[in-house]
Amino acid sequence: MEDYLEAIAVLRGEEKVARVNAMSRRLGVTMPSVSSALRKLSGRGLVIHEKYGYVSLTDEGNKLAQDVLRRHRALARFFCEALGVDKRTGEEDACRIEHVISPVSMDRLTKFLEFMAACPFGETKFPETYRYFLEYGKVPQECLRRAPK
Amino acid sequence: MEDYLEAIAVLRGEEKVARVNAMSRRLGVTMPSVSSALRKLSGRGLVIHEKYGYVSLTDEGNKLAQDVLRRHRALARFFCEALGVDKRTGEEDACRIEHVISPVSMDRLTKFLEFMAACPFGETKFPETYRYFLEYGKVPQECLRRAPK
DNA sequence: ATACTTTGTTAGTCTTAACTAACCCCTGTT
DNA sequence: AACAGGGGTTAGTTAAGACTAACAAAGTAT
Repeated sequence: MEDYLEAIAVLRGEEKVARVNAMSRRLGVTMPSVSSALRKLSGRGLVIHEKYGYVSLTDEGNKLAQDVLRRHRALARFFCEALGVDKRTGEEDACRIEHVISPVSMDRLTKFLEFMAACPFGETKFPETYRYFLEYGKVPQECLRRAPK
Repeated sequence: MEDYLEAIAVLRGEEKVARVNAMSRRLGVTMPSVSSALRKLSGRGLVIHEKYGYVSLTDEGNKLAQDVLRRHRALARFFCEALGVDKRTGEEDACRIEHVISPVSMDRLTKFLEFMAACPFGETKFPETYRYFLEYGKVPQECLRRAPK
């Protein structure tokens, strides 16, 4: 269900309005699936959906959607920017993991991204040395020189 | 289903044999759920299970189980050792994520762990400076000194 | 040997979330 | 004004995967 909320939020951002058809294409499910999901979600007071009309979020639904989006973006950034996974795959993994990761781990992952950005070493060297490692299977010389144990 | 394979492999490692009852306790499901899963899995040629007897894995089932275990262990290490998540939560997240993460991202995560272990800087400073960041919300002085931009 | 307890199984139900098929609503065209 | 076609809905099915209740087998103790 989180996927549906997320899709509504994204579509409203991208195209001003969310429609059943657009949602079904974006999520890769059929329109009846969207219809039935929307019925459930509006039953829980998370979306507003008058028949044959546009779909929007209640305040509560929007809060949930933004939360999912926040998780999604952090995960995608982690996979793509930190680990060097291709954008497509990183997005897909974010999509699946955003629903199952615990708040604690999510918090730590977010902090890891902040750390990467905040630590000058991390910022300038972390992804790079890691990329080198990925490419050549060993740590770069400079890394060995820096801390020769 | 992967959870069931994993449980069999672990139980056989820990207690020599896997029984329905032990599996149900370990997985937090009822015995009928285990029974039904085993029927399905032996239908797919992944487990061997004579009625009222022990449960074991075929070669193919074992290969799958080991693969899940490999993912599980890497994820748990990542959360606990790299991100500093508590053991319990890290295990739980590993349990859920192991089923949905892509091979590509899994590979990169594994390589990240190797990188951490291989890079002297990473080994001696990465988790530590990150822990400092977690605790105090800023990077340690030494980190700033090292690369004053 | 018989009765009790633990372990497993079977049968049947529920929930969730997807699907197809078939039928509505709306709008633009002619 | 009729109607074609795309967007939307409803009804009914299916497949997983869990559950409870009730029964069956095995193991243990008297």
